[in-house]
Amino acid sequence: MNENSAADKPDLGQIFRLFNEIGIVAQLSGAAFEKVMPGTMTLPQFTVLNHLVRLGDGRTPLEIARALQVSKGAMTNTLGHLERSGWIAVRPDDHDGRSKRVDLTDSGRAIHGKAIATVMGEMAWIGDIVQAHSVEQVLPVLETIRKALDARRS
Amino acid sequence: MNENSAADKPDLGQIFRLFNEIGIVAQLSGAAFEKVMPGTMTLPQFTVLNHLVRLGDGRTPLEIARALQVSKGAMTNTLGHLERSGWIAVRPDDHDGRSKRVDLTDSGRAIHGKAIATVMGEMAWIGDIVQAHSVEQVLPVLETIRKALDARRS
DNA sequence: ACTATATAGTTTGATGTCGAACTACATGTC
DNA sequence: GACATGTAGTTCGACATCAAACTATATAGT
Repeated sequence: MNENSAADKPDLGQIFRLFNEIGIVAQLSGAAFEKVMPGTMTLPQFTVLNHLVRLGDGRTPLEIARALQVSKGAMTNTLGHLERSGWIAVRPDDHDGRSKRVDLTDSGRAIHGKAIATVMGEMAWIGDIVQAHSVEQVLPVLETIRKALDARRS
Repeated sequence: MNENSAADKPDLGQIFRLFNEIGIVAQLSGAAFEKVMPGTMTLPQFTVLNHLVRLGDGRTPLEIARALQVSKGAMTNTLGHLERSGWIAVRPDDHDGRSKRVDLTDSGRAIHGKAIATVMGEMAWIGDIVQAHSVEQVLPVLETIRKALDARRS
């Protein structure tokens, strides 16, 4: 499904450059994010908070880890930091003794609101540099690649 | 220069999704890279070797760090690993007592050749998933963003 | 019910990143 | 030439990532 005609296959150098560019942009934007975030909040921590705010809390660590494409160990680490900061509360799952549930605290919702406002504000200048139709062309390509990489991992 | 007309500015949500997608693809592709690389070689280590092979060795650590957009400390760390693996040799700079020069060893060139062959081979399947004209649309957008992020840092 | 297997989460060790403090050397100013 | 400032590289501490080993619990097969 969705096989490419041979005539329009990108050459390997182009693909290499693509991943190279993606890696550098990810690194630079991550660093820029953390510079404007409130207090000690990091990008992974913000990403977890944002996930819980947008899709609802009460999820298990493993669900969050899978949604954000990180390992279980990485999630244990990030949730520990968030809990120590008082932004989330972790409780045992009533129906499964192995599992846990993650809830946002009021403090967590508040800091998320502050963070998202700051991030959106700092992101606005990108709108002066890339056009909407460029973003709309780029996003589906990246989604395709992400899904393929994700599928390939399994 | 290159200012956008207001009519074609992407909304903040789109920009947010863009960076989100870039971050996830970077993470997944980095993990996939390291899984196929020979021995203990990591992606940052490969990136340094690749830089030296393509643009010539004998460069200073700071030049390499700037070219690859990482901090001096990160470069010290990566060069240390490469040197312990015998893939590079570091010598003092004759004309500047503070500085050093980084050369590839024969072993380093050999492992790079092996690594690039493996990586290219493992990357070929992407060509079945994205079309060349998509890549050619995406690359300039990413380059624009990278340059802007880089400029903004200074 | 017992046993084997699968799943949820934690821990560990190696690697990476950053920024800031620190050392050593270079250069420009007076 | 001495001193102030700048630059190259290292070190440190905090955070992140992964994979693999480990614990505890759940479920499935017999």
